[in-house]
Amino acid sequence: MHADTNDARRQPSWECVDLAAEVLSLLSDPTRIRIVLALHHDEELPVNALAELVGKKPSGVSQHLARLRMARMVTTRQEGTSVLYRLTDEHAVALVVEAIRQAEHAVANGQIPPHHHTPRS
Amino acid sequence: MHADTNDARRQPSWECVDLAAEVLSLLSDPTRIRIVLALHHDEELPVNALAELVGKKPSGVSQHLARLRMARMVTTRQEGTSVLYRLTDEHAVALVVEAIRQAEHAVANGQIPPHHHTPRS
DNA sequence: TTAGTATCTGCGTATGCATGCAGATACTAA
DNA sequence: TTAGTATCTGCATGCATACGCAGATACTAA
Repeated sequence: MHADTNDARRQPSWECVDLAAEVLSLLSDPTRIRIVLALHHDEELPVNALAELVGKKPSGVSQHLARLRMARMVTTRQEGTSVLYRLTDEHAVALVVEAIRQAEHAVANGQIPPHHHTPRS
Repeated sequence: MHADTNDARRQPSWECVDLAAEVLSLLSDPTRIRIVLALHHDEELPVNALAELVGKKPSGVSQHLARLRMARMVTTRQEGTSVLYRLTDEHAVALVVEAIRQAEHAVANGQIPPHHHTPRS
């Protein structure tokens, strides 16, 4: 494969950093996180069911799914009028689970923003 | 015990999803990713050095560092006039590395648009 | 004084959400 | 069979908000 910039162990190329930022940005939305978690549980779901699960309008959920689809995080399968969405792999879930772990860790340590400076009178 | 929203679903509580979204949002910026990677490589760095490494103004880097500090992802140590920044743990790096892996995976599988607007093929 | 860092403000851009609408498909009645 | 209707999905628009960046300012330590 294209192993020209295979420096995942060292400092990854800055171009790859932008890609990673895009990936993290995709998963930085609560609605999309819920979509990923819902698909992790139910394997295959149409837009309507996902919209109800995450508590958003179907049209909005469709937009979110379009993004996840563009990033190859979900795949689709047509079934009548419905389009069943499914996770492409476990990478997205792994990322979300890691983020949740980090969030719980931060909460456990007390997430009070420590001001390094004298705040303000 | 207090019955959370974890009634029938084994998924993380929805409140935690918002926290995870904030964590991922923190890491969804290329500059902050570079900061995390730089600190992973050099262990301890002042604002000026980080600013030069990531190619941004020190004031902007300081703002990014303030965010990472609020999220307990970095800790500070004063040394003279400089403030040395250091990663709190490896969680942030793990998240970034996972994202980079996912990005490379997506690239290997096809195309991931740097910007989410496809030019009407 | 100088050097280093932190915070504030304005500007431009990006994002999420709700609304509305259009195309596609399934179903029912005659 | 055809005609009509309902449902589902996807796309475009407008609005409000958040974000990143650059510049200027304030504060601290040597």
